[in-house]
Amino acid sequence: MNIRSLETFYWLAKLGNFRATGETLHVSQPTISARISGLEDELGVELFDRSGRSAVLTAKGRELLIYAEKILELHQELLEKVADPESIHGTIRLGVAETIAYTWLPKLIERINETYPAINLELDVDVSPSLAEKLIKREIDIAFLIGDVRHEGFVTKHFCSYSLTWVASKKMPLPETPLSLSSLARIPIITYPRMSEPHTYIRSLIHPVGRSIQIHSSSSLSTIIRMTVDGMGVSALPKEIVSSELQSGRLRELEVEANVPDLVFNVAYITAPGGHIVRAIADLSLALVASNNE
Amino acid sequence: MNIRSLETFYWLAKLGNFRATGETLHVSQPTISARISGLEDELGVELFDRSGRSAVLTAKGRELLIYAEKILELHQELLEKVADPESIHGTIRLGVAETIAYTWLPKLIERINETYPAINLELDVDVSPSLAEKLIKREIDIAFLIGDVRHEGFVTKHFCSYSLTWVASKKMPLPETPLSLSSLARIPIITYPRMSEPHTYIRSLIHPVGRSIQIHSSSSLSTIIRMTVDGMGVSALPKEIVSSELQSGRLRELEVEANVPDLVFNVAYITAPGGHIVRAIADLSLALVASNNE
DNA sequence: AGAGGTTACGGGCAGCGTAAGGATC
DNA sequence: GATCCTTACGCTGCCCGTAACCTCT
Repeated sequence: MNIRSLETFYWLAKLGNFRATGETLHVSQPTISARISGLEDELGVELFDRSGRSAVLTAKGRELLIYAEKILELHQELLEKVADPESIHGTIRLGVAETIAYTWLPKLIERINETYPAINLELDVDVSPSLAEKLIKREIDIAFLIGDVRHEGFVTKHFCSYSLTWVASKKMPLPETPLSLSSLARIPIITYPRMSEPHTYIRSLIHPVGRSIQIHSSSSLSTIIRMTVDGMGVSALPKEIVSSELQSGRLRELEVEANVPDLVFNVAYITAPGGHIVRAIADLSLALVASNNE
Repeated sequence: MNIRSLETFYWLAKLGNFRATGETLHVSQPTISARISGLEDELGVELFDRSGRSAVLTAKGRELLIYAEKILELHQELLEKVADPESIHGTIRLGVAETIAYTWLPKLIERINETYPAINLELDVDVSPSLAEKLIKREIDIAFLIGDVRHEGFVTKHFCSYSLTWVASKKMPLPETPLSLSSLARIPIITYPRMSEPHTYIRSLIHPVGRSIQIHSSSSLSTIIRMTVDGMGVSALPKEIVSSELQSGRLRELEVEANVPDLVFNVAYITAPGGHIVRAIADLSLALVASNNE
């Protein structure tokens, strides 16, 4: 019997689904079948009832789960206590919203590689709602995204916030400064995708003033920047994202009567036995932003 | 990381000797080296200081030992609780004194095979002192022998007792009956080896009476029986051993003025994580004699 | 020289992924 | 038919034992 089998058993017990368990553990679904049936052979006992739609623990399986949880917890604690961080290996899949990819990500990766050189990182840059979905489906291990992941077994912690600044191309003609809300309504606005917080807020902001609002939205931050630089409209973005464009003069800050609320990013991850590396990396990332804010 | 590595680590921590650990776990010594260095590589930490005569735990090693013990205990409990006895497999080495081999052993083996059909039994019939040595050197797992095994980590429990009966060949001429001690002293006595309990007792019994005692000793029970049947002397043996010889008339019981104390057999085994099968088999054997005495 | 551990090497087996084959709704 | 799991199969890599090689007394 090995720890891996017990971990597989644990996840299958939690998820009730061989395929999902395989994805969680980065292995194929038949591998899960093999591991579980291997465990059942070894113990000479049926652990799951596979007759229904999802795999359900048998009585013996429930008994085993108690032990599996204890052993996995001890194993995790053991690794934290006695293992050298440099030798901890494995693959961690990071889900990152584009804004984070533009700002913290390089430093974060550098820091992770310093602390855990044997860890293999897989990146997945996507929009926040997709990241939340993927996290729940266990296709990624940690997500840096906007919004909470309210789901059993997941933890969400505040990561960082960005205040949004209105920016426009230098060549863009503007009626006055500071820009009034009604003037803003007559200019095309480029922003985050529909259903995102900034998009919704901006729409509600302008709605009372003008009827025909022109809002371009893109899920790609670089596209938003490019379109803004090209003078297709104005946009509200974190200053950190467009620092080089502001410095080179390709973009300029606008004063607008109304501010858009901050963009709040959280870090979300699974809490489960075997996930101690995940938690450690989440802690590392939180420590990174904390030290940078000093 | 697997349970096997932790078990290996545990035993090496206890024994401080790679070779002894290998014997305990039925594997070669280089295998122990490989397992331990594998564990050390995995954790990126030195677990043992090999500079001295025996391997000694490092600080990290001592930390690991705490976890290893807990995990192994849980693993053992897990197997007892959820595993089907029929599927428990492994190799158990039984050390058996000849008297037991003649009496309980067939029933015992039958019973073990019924209860744990997947268990592989290795037999070692030897004299009790050798069995005790082998047990301590972990060359066998359970011993059925005369005398205690007083050693840390071992348990000794009473197994069964035999009252010794004086027997002689039918054709053997005897002066009187019941036989007086002084008459007995003039007849050659065949018995257990020097330093064994019966031998010592018989010698002390006869010493005050006659000077030139003739005591033949053999560590082989069948040889003692054979010599007695051939009329080379009388012997004190458990009745159970010579029941067929008594029934066929090749031997007859003697009444002798002095009785020899009972031959007391114990079962001794290791108490350690991973040894739950050993304990279960010891319990099984005790239950067997208990049920037979009802 | 002898006891104790590591390294080297060849062989066997376990474990993996791909792909095909049931079973159940 | 779609979803989900098992079986079949070839492959890789790990783990074991034998044997030779260090190292320290």
